[in-house]
Amino acid sequence: MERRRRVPNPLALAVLAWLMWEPMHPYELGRRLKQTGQDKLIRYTRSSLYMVIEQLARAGFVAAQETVRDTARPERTVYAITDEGRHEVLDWLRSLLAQPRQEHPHFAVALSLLSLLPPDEAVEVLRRRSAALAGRIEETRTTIDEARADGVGWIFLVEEQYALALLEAERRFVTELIESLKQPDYAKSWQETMGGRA
Amino acid sequence: MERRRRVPNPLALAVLAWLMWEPMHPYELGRRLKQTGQDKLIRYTRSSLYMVIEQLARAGFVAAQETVRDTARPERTVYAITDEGRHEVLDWLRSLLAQPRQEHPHFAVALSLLSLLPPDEAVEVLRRRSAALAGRIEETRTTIDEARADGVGWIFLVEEQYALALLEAERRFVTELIESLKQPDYAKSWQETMGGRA
DNA sequence: TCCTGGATAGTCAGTCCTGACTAAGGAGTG
DNA sequence: CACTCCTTAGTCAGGACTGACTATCCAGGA
Repeated sequence: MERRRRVPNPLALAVLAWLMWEPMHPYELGRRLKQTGQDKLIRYTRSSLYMVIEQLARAGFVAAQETVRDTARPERTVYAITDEGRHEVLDWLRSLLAQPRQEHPHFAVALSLLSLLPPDEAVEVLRRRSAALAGRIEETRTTIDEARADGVGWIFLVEEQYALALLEAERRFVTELIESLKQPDYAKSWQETMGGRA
Repeated sequence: MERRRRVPNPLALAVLAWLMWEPMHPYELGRRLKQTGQDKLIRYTRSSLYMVIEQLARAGFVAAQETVRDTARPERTVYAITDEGRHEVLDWLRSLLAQPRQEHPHFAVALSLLSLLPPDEAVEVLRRRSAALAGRIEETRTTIDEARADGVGWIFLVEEQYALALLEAERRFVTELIESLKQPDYAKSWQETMGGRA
């Protein structure tokens, strides 16, 4: 089985990957993450970026290289990846790709509690979701098309392509679900079992 | 926009939902979560269950009802949901269903770094993923069929149905991706750009 | 009878993470 | 020139979360 990573935060993976290219200071890393859209793939704040880099340094995956103060700005510490860090990225990456792990989408939890809502209300909120999903799908398609037009190689767009595939699958699912909820026998059985709640 | 929840942990939602039925002590809640498979939808440990209930109590969504010691076991505190808590579950549930939020699958991050691996290795790890996904799909189908055979209503299986839809979409995506990676021009362009790395 | 392992039930130290803050430079605007 | 807002860059207190631990009961085997 997969042994626990010393710095399990996915942000750490992205940081290590960027440091494979060249040493950088934390803020610069944040900028790269934003420019490449990876900030949308990973949930983090600027402070957690500093925290994670500290953890990586303690784990020996990166090392503080120098503290510079070129402008009158606060001094910046430049970090470089170590050999151990290089090994960690590749090992981690392989394991993430090879083994699907149990993901925990918030929506799944909400679905498991769907029976708490009256059928007509359930239909209504899911219609709103469906519309929002359509918007996201459109956005993602645009992002991909624009990047392709700018000459970005398809390999750097796989994660968008993946997001698109999931969004489309979810939209199909929600559409079917709405149809099921609209069946009159569902409304009836809901009344019978859930009629008496607060 | 969505205001931040006072106890944003998704475990809190499930806890509140169960307490809608009847008052319970934390360990019992854990048992129900496991029995209904919700433990696979939410990442948590037993200690976080106690922590979250404490937070809910501080937020006024639940209230300690009594501390019983029927067996010679450690004493158990029974919690009941409050009116504020009842409101919170429904409000939260509606918002989770209506608004797709940016989910952060680990796999997406890994995909965005796929170019770090040599093409043949990428193909190999993704083949392993594809096989694992096939297994998961099979398992999920079995779970659904068995529950249906036991007379469980479809509404209590929607989350499994959703998981299945996502797994199938992911498998299609991975299959196509493997084909793209096998194209000789990808191997060539990878050599050119990534040939010189550690 | 003793021993082991598993289920029941909960606690806690220490690490992680977030939200809110500090501070300085530059760009635009009247 | 004064004012405001955005970007750059980083810190920090305090709350949240995890892994490891404690302790009891019961069933079954040797």
